[in-house]
Amino acid sequence: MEGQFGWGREEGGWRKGPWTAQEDKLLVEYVRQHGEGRWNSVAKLTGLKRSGKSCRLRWVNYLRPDLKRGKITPQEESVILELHALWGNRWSTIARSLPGRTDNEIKNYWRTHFKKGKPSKNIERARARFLKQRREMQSQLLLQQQGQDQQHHQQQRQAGNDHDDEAVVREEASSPAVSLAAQQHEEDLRMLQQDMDDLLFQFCPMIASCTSSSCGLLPGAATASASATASDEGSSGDHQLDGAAATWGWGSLWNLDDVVDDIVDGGWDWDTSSYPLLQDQGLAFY
DNA sequence: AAAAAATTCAACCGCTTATTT
DNA sequence: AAAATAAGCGGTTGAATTTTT
Repeated sequence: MEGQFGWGREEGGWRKGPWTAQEDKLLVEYVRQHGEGRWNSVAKLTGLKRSGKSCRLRWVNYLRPDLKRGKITPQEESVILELHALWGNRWSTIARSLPGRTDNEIKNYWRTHFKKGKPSKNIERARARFLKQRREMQSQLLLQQQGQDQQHHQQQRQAGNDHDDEAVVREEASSPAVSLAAQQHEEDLRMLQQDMDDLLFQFCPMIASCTSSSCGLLPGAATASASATASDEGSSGDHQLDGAAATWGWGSLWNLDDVVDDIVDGGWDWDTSSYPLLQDQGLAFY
């Protein structure tokens, strides 16, 4: 519970490192009595061995009662992405549009999820997983329909049907009689695939753009999908304050691991009712 | 099963901006 | 008016935790 070893020491009179529950209590009590601010007097009045700076930080980023705990929702994530595209690393500015979230939190979130280097890896993994899932669904459908067909045309051995597209192609080549049914299959598959792509695109444009037939329409998509390896550095520029959106590569967006899993599992639990503020007051452009 | 690698995030630092004296 | 103090910001760090091998 209490990890105050090696790194919970005093230095120059001030305690540093992780806060203990007791310290938190003191600080909370102080704020209750004196309000926010005047952080340097916390130590004087409460005996807490923390610098004003440390106290402020603790309050602002952790103890403030209006903080929203828990994971960043997909909606919040997209706000972060949009605003970051717009404003660059102005975390506190971005945070003003996300009630209950701190600049630190947003900064951490963005860095861990979207900073170059890492995301491409995530995206690759997510995409691989998604494609696999889709392939499974397809071959499942294929099997199912082939089963039906066998009632009509007896002549169809199971040969290579655990592999989707291949099977379709082969069938098509075999005989005119079969070809009609095969075309039907293909059409179904295409529609299924389209449905899934649409679904995916609705929730997460980035991976969709890398996965579906529309691949390549968006700038950076090609980079993301092509080079499984290191940094898609080039396309994403460096996010200065300037023109903002201009140098923002799609290649470094979206944490799709979760997204994909959740979509496949049948919808994530993004409980919109918990975040009613977001739409209305959240996105205030100045 | 255990060791290594990766990820997360609370808290730090130095710098800038705002407020007070 | 200017010096001093406080608040605020963004980048960075590293212990704890989680994931991968």
